[in-house]
Amino acid sequence: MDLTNRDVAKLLRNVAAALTLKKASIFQIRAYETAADAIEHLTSEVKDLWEEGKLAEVPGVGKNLSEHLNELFSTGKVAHFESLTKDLPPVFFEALDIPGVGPKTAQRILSLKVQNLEELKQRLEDGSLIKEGFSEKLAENILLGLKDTNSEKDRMLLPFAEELAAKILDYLRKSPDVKQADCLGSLRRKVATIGDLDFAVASDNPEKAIKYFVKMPGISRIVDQGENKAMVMLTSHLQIDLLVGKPKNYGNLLQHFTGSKHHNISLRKLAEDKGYSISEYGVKKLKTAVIECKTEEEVYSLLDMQTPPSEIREDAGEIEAALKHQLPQLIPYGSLKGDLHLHSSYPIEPSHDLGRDSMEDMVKRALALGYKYLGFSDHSPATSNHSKPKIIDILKKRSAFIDKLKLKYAGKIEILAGLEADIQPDGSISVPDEGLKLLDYCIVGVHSAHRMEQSKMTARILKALSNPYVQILAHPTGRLLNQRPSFEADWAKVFEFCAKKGKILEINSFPDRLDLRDDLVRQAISKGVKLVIDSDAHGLEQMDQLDYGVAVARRGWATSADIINTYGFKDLLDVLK
DNA sequence: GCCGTTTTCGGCCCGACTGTTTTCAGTCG
Repeated sequence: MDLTNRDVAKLLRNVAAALTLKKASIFQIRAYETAADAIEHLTSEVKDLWEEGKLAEVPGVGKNLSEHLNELFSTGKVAHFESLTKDLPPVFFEALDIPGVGPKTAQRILSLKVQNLEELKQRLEDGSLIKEGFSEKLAENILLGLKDTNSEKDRMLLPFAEELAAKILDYLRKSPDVKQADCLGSLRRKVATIGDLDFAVASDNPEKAIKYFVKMPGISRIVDQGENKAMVMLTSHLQIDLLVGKPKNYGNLLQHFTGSKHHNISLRKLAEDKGYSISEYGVKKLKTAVIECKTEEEVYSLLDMQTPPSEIREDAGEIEAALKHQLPQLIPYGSLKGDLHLHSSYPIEPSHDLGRDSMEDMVKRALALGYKYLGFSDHSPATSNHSKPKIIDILKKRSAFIDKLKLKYAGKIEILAGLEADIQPDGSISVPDEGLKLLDYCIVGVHSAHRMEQSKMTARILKALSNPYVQILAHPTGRLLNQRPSFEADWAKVFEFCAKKGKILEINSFPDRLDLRDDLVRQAISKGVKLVIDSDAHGLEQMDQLDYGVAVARRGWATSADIINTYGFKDLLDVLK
């Protein structure tokens, strides 16, 4: 069984709830809750981090929780957690999933001898619980919350969330009472998956702005509505939060709701040391007036630090670096000069994973996107379908075809003939060297036998990368968001090898992949590994998704120098040589 | 339970909104 971040977070929240009933220290309870929060919002799977020995890098996970999680991943359970929760029936923990129900309310539900959520619903509807002391308002809220409860619901992929967010921002900006509107939270940090959508609005009339917001089409109910904020549920059971501030302190609002929980906690501790107190309304010099900030930059400069880009506000060293004025110059969006991982409709058997569009149409799209170069990396012909000479023949014909395109577009855009070959279970490449010789470059990737012992997978990848005709490792960890975890490999060893031999790792911008993961990007570039950001497009419209890969690179602290497709064509060829 | 340019002990971010307990607890972000 693979334990997801959601599973682990839920387990830790259950323990926190059990500790609440046992009247444990509020700080111990909070420690479990903040660790759960950090884990739920990780871009990588916590189980992957455990396998890679990197649990301690998760903010809020210390010695004890590391040991508990080690036991969890090794044996499937934690004796200490079970002893804490063994007296509590399942309905207690199920009730905690209802929005608005915390440990105390769940305990009340328990005390009324409710066996399960279905019974809870029935007894709230027929009024029998109201007779036993539930207020009507509470009953109504729990019933509404039950409708929104779906603990199995996956977090949204980033592009889906951004598309929805763009529509909501569009709606908000149409109001005369909205001076400015922005995304907040994980959406603004460009985390690979998103839970709720949060928005900020600057307005001179917050009340009117909120009234306008809660009238947005698609809202099924208003959960909260106050003077400065509102929380609504969409008919799709998605939660949207709106925070409204005045233009004069909009920077405080943006700053407050963008960083991860741990970024904010660390920043406020730092502020306290400097005699300041930070909130969404302003920065207060102790016992004096509040300093309101129009921009976030003013907030951070009050603390004598640089403003960390939103993508790295995770309390992973950015505060320290900003204090020393040593933040890296992150690779800008829109700065890529080409795409090297493109699948065209050029017919290669087997045809199950061909692209939908012709090479020439993709060249035209690349020109429209302003690229200086592009490379085709169709899947290699399968050895099971073709003899070796036949494969060579197919690749020769394809190269000749691409050569004609190169001629036709000479002076306008550079075109490269690449290939995406398979790394077979024994580490050999699906195309013989005589075939690879015909190419301008070769991308390799693991497309089968994903479950393999760590040492074997590491050896498999290193063997493939040892081939002198191979330059790039595609989607290195093989993860599929919400579907499949990263496979096990000794990444430190892979990075060391790549740095030494000049092999390139890909950041695959495909929304389901976003692989190499941001935490591994950071580790790789610290070792001197160069990366390439590719779209892996199988159709024209997917060619536009490269900025999701740029977001991953930024979250991994990458600069333009780390990413080879920010280079001009000649420098790119030097790296690929 | 976490965490550390004065600390391995002794602190621990800041605030909104709801309901109803007229001064606060519970929940949430």
